[in-house]
Amino acid sequence: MGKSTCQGMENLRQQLSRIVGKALREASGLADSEPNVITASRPQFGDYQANGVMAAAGRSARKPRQLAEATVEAIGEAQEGDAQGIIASAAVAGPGFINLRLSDAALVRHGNAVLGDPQALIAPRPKRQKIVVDYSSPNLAKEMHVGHLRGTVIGDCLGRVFERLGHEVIRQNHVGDWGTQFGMLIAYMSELDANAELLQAELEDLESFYKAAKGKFDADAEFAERARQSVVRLQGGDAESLQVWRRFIDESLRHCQDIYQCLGVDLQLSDLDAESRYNDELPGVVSELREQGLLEESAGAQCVFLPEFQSKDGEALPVIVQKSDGGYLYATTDLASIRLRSRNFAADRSLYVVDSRQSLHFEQVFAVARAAGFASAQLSLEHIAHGTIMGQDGRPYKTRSGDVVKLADLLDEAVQRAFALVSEKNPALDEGERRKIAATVGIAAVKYAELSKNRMSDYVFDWQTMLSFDGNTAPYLLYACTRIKSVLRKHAEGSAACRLTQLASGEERSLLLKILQLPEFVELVASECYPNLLCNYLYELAGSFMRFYENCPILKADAQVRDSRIALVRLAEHAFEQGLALLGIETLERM
RNA sequence: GCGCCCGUAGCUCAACCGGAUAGAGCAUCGGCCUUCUAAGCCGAGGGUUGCAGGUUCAAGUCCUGCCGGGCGUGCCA
Repeated sequence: MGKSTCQGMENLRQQLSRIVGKALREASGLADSEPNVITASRPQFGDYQANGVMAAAGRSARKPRQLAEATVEAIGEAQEGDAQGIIASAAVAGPGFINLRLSDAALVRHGNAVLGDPQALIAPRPKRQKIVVDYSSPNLAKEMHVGHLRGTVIGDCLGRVFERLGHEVIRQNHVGDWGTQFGMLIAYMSELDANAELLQAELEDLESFYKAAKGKFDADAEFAERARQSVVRLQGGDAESLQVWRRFIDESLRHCQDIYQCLGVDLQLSDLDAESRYNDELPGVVSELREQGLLEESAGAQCVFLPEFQSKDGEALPVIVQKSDGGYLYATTDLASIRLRSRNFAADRSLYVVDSRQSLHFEQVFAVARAAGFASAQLSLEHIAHGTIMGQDGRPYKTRSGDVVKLADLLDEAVQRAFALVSEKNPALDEGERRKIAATVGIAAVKYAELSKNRMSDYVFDWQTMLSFDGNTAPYLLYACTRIKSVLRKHAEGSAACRLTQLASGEERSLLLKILQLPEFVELVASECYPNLLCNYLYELAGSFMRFYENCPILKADAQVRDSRIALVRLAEHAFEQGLALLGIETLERM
């Protein structure tokens, strides 16, 4: 029991790294040599390969192949007499690779252990961390648009992954609810206030509400003046202005929550970390910087100059924390929030899932926070940067242009297209079910399109691409799931008692191996924060399952083979459901 | 000017922090449904990884320079 629990904590790769690493250190005499175990680059090389021998050979002046032979020998000795040994063969290849093949018995044993306890497929990390994930963060003055999609779904995925690994996650939606533009909106609201119905109707579409207010602001000097006064009153704490502002914010938040619910994104009102929350703390941030001698006045503004932010000709780059008119900036708020996350939350990691265009801003804020002691040494500050969604003209979408695609419209379109497709593919289903399927498939397709791309790259917005249902897409994965569900439904005897007993075909073996590799990719996503790594894995898992499904009869096989294959199908179901759940995607019974 | 990111098949993207013959999908062409859902599977063609050097057993990956693109750069967020 103790042994199997211990093995459950380690994924296959970690087990191999431990075994091969120990052998390599014995053979090389280098206490710090790393085995560098990765999945095999080609199936004919085995399941995994250790690439670390050649580097170790270089450092110890040994011949690589000779050291590899010695390492293989040490592996053999370590496994001798161990019936639970997981390595079936270790062979030296090429300039000094060690090709590793896992024993079928070990794979079957692991698989059956997961069947008995599906949650064991992804074991929690031994060290529980407290992780802040700052994501989505729309500006409440306007409606959410496509530009918010990436950060929202990536942040949601990361939060799910951390929680699944046993970490404590603090979600923070750093919405923009403060600033000069709200004066304009409040003034416009006050004008419409006489007509409650009209106001409510206008607020239905925040985008046009913003445009209407902006239009009036630009055209009407008297209104513009009232708008400016509104800002002053608001920031001065005037009760009436605050009340109008509050109504607008509540309305805008309702729009956001609708979107989150539609997207299946786990962000609640309790996760809000609005800008306005820090109003009272900003003077304290500045004074604390002053006390530490970090503050310098430059052209009337309060700045922090740090040595690491200089241009080559020695020109210093300031981080402005207070404007010459006394106003505070984005950087000031972020410093206050870092202070909170470090001192009050005592977080281990604080992640900012924000557009990569703000990378300099975060570099600067992080550096100031360190210098000022707002962030303790053990808090890891990480900007999880992502690329920009561009227009067809290669330029990023701009809210002013009026060409923004509203997120609500995008999601509607996705569901509509999915409905047309499911109706075409499966007309026999009644309309109600087709609608439900379309809702899942359409939203999943949009989320997966974002998650499956390397988060750093920009891309051009295109309906075809984003709502594609072919290839490496959510519908492909969901389709694999429906095949699984269908088989399990038709297996009248019930599948609960089935156990893996054999790996007769290559398809079965590679599917089982793939299933057991899920935790490796979950951990990778947690450390690197690239959700596309998990998507790539799931796509390969789906391909592996499809090949198994096409080549291996399940229900029609002889009883013993059938039961073993049913067990494999159930394992695949667990891997898909758990993997997709981490992406925030639910599976379907049929589609 | 300076800084960061990027350049991979016609198109959209991968490539597990230096590994063996750079992989998928879309599109094109050709096979597979009286058998568990064909939203699928199998096969074919398609590449000097922007260019030129360097580092080493090994470079799409690291370093330098150049070309091309994007973004940012003292009072927006």
